[in-house]
Amino acid sequence: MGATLKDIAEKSGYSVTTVSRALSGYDDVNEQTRQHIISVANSLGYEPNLPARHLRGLSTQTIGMVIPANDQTFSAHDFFSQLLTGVGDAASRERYDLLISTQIPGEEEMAAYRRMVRGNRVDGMVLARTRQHDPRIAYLQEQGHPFVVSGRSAPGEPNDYPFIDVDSQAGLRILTEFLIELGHRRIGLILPPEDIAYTDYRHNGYREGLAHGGLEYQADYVVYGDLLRSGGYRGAQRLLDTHPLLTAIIACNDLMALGTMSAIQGRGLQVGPDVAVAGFDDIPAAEYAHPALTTIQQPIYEIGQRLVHMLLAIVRGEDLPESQILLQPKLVVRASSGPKLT
Amino acid sequence: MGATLKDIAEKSGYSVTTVSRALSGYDDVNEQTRQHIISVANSLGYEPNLPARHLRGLSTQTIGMVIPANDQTFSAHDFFSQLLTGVGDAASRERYDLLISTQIPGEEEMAAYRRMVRGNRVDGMVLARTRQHDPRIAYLQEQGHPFVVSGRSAPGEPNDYPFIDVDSQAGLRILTEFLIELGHRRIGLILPPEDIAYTDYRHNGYREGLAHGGLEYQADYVVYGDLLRSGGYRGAQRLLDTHPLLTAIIACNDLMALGTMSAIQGRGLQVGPDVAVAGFDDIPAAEYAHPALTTIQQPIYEIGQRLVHMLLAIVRGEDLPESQILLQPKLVVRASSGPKLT
DNA sequence: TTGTAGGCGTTATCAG
DNA sequence: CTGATAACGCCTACAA
Repeated sequence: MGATLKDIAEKSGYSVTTVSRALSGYDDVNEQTRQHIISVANSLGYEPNLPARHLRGLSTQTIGMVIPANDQTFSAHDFFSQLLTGVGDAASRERYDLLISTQIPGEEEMAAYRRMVRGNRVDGMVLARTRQHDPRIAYLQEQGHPFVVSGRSAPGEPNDYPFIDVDSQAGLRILTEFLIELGHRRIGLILPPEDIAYTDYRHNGYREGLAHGGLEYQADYVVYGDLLRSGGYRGAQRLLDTHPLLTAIIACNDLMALGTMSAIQGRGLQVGPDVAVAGFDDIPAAEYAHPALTTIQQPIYEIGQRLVHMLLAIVRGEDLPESQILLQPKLVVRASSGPKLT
Repeated sequence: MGATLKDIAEKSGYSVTTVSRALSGYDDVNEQTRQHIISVANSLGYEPNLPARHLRGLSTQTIGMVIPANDQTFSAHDFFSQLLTGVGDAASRERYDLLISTQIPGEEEMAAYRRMVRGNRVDGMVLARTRQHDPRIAYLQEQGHPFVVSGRSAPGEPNDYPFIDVDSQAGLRILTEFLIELGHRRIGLILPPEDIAYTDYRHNGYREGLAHGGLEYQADYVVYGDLLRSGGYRGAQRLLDTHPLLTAIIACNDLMALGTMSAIQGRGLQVGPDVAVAGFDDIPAAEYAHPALTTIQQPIYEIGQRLVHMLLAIVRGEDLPESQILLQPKLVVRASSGPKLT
């Protein structure tokens, strides 16, 4: 099918070695020879066989990423879409491609990592949405394979790898204090699943915010959701069923916040005046939501780009000035948090 | 680094050949031998070297896709995000991975295709957003490489390849007729760039709708945009500057419709009552927009899934019952198209 | 400046 | 049932 070095060698009358060197830009090839070989290569539409190169252990010019599968609710991918776009754009500028495997967390997911790493298909990996005792991180460390992470480990676990994270503990503290300043006294919280690494940070931030505002922490104001719209919807229903006097609900990501808004509106209440809602992430839909969503902004796209730069520096053996980056979150106030209570 | 067949052979005392066959599940290996070999392989954490397999010309279990780069406006990727998610989810179920290259259309883009196809990195390709005289299609046909397309060729060009498309000519006709029934007589249109394959279909649909409603086509009610929010914004400004009496604007995708809404609102006008707006695609943001966007629904996620099934059937040499699928569009009426004019 | 030879890890062919 | 051997396409000492 595709022309090989051998084909070019035969047609040009040179050896495979010379052809290889001419095409790879070595300077120990006669310029005339090189020109001739290049023109023959072009006429044959030569394109190097990448697997053959990779077999030799050369760079794959590919970054690997495994993202959570989610067949029913694809808008759930908002976070990953943005991260992926940031990663893809930055990679492209460095002439890197992306190898993506969509997997449900679990055994198959680890197999996907093994295929990429041990299978020699990528130079490095980007992982996201760290979990507690994340087996993926353990695996990559054990393999000594280059990787970078969006999000650090859960509190108390070691962070001995390069990452970029947003200080979401501060984020939740800011959000909680903001709502208290608006006059709220009963604030519900919808957390991510317990095994997500940042769940405890956000939980702690909420506690700190309450303490700072002089409010007591109430364990039954807190429920767990699945990070999807539907999880926010169910979480809000549960909270409002048991605590109809809640005046505000914080959801730990925007998707769940949107679900929370639906639940509130479904009860004939107004988001904002009746129940304030806030989220986390500032995905594009947050701005378009009705009412627009008050949230904590994470520069997801930029994080994706910076992760690529970090990863490629590691792959190339360059020094990383900063290998563990903690960004400060930014509060974005929109209509969903409602007016100051009087 | 990773254990190879050779390592297993040495440790188990069998030959590389036998190890290979034992691991690949051939039935001409003594069951005891196989068990022994498998346990040694596991103890060594063996993972097959994929490049080596690919070099032998075996399946890569990978689908390739090149998507347009877009560093500034990542939400522009809404269409591609959904398509990608559909493709990724379906691929995953077939144990396929995705090789993604983000590229600006042009010379580098074709190079990305060549790297994937001639470089033997993928079993087949999915392409999207067909252009006029699309060089990518010409290339893949010439190479005889399996591929499927989201979107057919521009009117008048041959469609001699497998695709799934929505009949967007009908879509624009429906949209135009709907606005005319609401009482609109001056309807602006923001088209995609001229080189996009579906531009003429949508343009024609608009003309048909006008004719059906007894209105005359006015060339200066029509402008071109770039498929991004900003393009819709600029297009609407241009239309409203020159024709302030327009009562409705159709944008040929939802992103441009969102930009159109901003432009209208920026002039202190109300979307709906003052100027009706309609889009095309029904991306998630359409539903959350304020006001919510009237649009033509395309089942982008499902199209992604079906494309994978078609592609893999082709790769496997199976018969395709349908290789050219034209879906009928569906009008989704929301608030942005406003009330019936009296 | 150019060519020869060997090997990356795998699988297919052919013998034993 | 098992094992040598060759080959996929490329790169890189080493030789000439």
